[in-house]
Amino acid sequence: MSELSVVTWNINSVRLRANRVAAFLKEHGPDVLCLQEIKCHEAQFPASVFREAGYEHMHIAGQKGLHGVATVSRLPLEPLDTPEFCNLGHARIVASRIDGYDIHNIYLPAGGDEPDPEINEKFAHKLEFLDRMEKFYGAFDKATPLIVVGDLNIAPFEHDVWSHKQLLKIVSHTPVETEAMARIVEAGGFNDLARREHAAEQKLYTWWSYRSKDWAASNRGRRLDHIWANPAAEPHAKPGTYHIYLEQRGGEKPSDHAPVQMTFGRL
DNA sequence: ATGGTTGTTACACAA
Repeated sequence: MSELSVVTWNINSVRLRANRVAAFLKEHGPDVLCLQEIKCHEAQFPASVFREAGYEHMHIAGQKGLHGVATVSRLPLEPLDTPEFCNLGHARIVASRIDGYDIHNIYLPAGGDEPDPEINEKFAHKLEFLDRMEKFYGAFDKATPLIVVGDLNIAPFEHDVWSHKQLLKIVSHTPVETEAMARIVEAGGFNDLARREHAAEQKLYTWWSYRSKDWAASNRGRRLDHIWANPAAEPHAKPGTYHIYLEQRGGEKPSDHAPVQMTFGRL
C-alpha cells in the first residue's frame, strides 16, 4: 500500500453512533480515523467495534459525557505526548505517530455564544487555547511531517460559511477567531488542504446545525473541520483526494458534522 | 429578531 488516507469526524457520541461508524469504515476503509466528541471515558469506548472492523490500534483520551477524542488506525500507532493547549484539563487532544507522520487530533473549544472574553469564560478559554497552539506550532520542527486534524470550531474564510456578513458576530466566524487561526497557520507553516484543493470562492461546509428543519435544503453550513499539513507533510498530500462525505450528515441519527478525508503518500 | 435540535446527565448544561 502506497497511501495513507486520514479521516476526521466529529461523531457527537461514539457510543450512540458506533454502528454508523463501523458501516462507514467497512464502506470507505480509511487507514486512520480521528474522532472528536466521543463523549465517554476511555473504558466506555466501543473498542471491539473498531477491532472487528480491522482497526486494532487506538489512542483515546476520554472523559465523562463531554468532549473526548480518539484516533483509530489500521497501521501501528505510537502515542505521543499531548500538547498542552487546554488549561482546564479537558480531553481535547491526542497526538500519535503513524507511518512516520505526527497526527494531532484536536477538538477545539466551541466558545459559547457571546464573542467577548470579558463576559464569557468559554470564549476566553477558546482564545487561550488558540494562543497556546500558535506558540506550540511556531516552535514545532518544520522537518517533521505533521498533520493536524479535527473540529477546530472556526470557519476561517468568507466561503467557509453560508453568509459571511450574517456570521461576522457569531462565534466560529468572528475576526478575533479567524485572525487567531491565521496566526497559527502562519506559525506552523500549515497548508489548509481544503483550500489548497478548492478555490476560495467555492462554498465548503462540514457542519450543519441540528436546529434546522431541512439541513440540506437550507444548507446553512460552516467549515469547522480541518485537515492541515505542515511543510514536511504537505508535498505528500495527494491532489484531488480531499473529500467531504456529505451523505453522512443524512440518514438516521446523524452527527451534525460530516467526515472529511485527505490521502497522503507513504513516507 | 427569535427559536430552533441533540446528547449526556440527573433534575441542566454544552453544543
